[in-house]
Amino acid sequence: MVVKAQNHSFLQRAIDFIRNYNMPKQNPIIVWLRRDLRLADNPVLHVAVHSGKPLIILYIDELNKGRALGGAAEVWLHHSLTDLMKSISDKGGQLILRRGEAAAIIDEIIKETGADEVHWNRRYEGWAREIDEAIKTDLKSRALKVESHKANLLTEPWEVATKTGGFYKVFTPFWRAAKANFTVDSSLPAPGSFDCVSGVASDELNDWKLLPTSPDWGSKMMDEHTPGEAAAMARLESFLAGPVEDYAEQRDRPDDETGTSKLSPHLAFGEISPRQIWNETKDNDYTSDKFLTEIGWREFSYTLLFYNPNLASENYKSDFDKFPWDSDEAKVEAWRRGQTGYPMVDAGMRQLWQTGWQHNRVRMICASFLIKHLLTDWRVGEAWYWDTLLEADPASNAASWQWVAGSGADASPYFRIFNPFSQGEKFDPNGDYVRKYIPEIGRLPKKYIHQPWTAPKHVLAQAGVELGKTYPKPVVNHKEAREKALAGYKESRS
DNA sequence: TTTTGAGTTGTTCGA
DNA sequence: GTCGAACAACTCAAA
Repeated sequence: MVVKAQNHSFLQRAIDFIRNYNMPKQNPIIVWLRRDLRLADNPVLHVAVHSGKPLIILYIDELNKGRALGGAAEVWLHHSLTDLMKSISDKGGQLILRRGEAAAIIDEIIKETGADEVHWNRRYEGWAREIDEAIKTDLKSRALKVESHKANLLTEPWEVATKTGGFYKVFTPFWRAAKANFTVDSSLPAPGSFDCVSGVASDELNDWKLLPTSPDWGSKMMDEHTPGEAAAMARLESFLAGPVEDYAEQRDRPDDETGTSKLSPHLAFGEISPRQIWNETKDNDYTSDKFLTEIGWREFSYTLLFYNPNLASENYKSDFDKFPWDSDEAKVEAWRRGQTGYPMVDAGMRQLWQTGWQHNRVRMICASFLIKHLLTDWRVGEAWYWDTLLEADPASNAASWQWVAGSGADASPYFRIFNPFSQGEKFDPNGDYVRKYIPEIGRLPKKYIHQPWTAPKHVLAQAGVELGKTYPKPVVNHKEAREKALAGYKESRS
């Protein structure tokens, strides 16, 4: 048994030891938290606290199991865990941090403490389900109690099925059936206090080194985001206090970020549950179907991931396996860094790189550009977003990239190729969004801000812009790229 | 089994 | 400047 060095007298330590281990009121219960870093509306915590047993609240960094978190997501995780540790200790408990293989760690803690129950909230990635299933089988074979709980989706993937028993492959009937099917229960309150087993060894979060040091790009990201449960709820409430009413139109305006909820990283780390979002939105008597439909898309993406564990690595539609990708690494790198010469794309990619978040409308423009203008395999883009987005959601990221590529379920038709400058003119009409992230062309009049290459020489000179020097010329010609993409899609279908 | 209607987010062309 | 059609068939879901 590992006991942390503390300033307790020998007697006190002996009393603690006896109280905790020799004559326990009951055997402890292990609560394994994963991407459900919240106290409120958390079924696994609720069940465990109400069992009356002493708790061991555990978070495991599973290291190289599954897909390693991207850099931005690690920053978020650090702050989210910090916040959660504080709120648990404020209520008299402790969050135990461990690093390594989950099965071994859980086993070790069971041996040390005599815990006879393990609970967790379900997760849906293939690799994670395999781990969870193996642990469940093993513990059950040893007559220990194991329970998984529904917490992070409104509908489990197996709860919504077509008449023939399969999963839905088209969003609209999926969401219609899901809504007809489910009753959303009230959100659970946060536990009032925690009675945790003391003396269980825990890592120090700082030793996990989730934060970047030189350069410290992470703290700049945190200027625009506040991880944690309280901040998540505050963001939802401020969104519901106004912006939700104009969501259907305003969500398309990257020049006004208040138009979207920006809940994605909070949701991805489980700082807020879809049920809380659903209930709060309904409670406030808002009828924003459009906003709740986005929760529906998240549900749909998780269903796709559940039934297609390789959603992030394989074309959902296999006829895309023969698509003639023809990308140029230098141009892909220009895309990553926001140097394509198309202001709307560049502003978006710089926003992503600098802030760890990107506006939804811009995600489509940037993804379409990489795939259809640069003829790059969508997996290249998926990997970049996985690394740079704070949220790095395994389902939404993969499903959405496939959607844009046309290889996914219910996907965008292949001939839908976003025009990067007309999208800019439509959704950033004054160029404010572009100017925010591309100051070097900020003095261009709005007439040319989305197409600097069409500006007369004297206009460019007056704005201090020298194309090819202070800001790139377009890396590809829009019309030619579009025709090439259409030809490529045609070819892959023949 | 066959049929029928529907399907997140767009662009371009020509009247 | 505005508007409808074409893009090109295909898959899905339900009757």
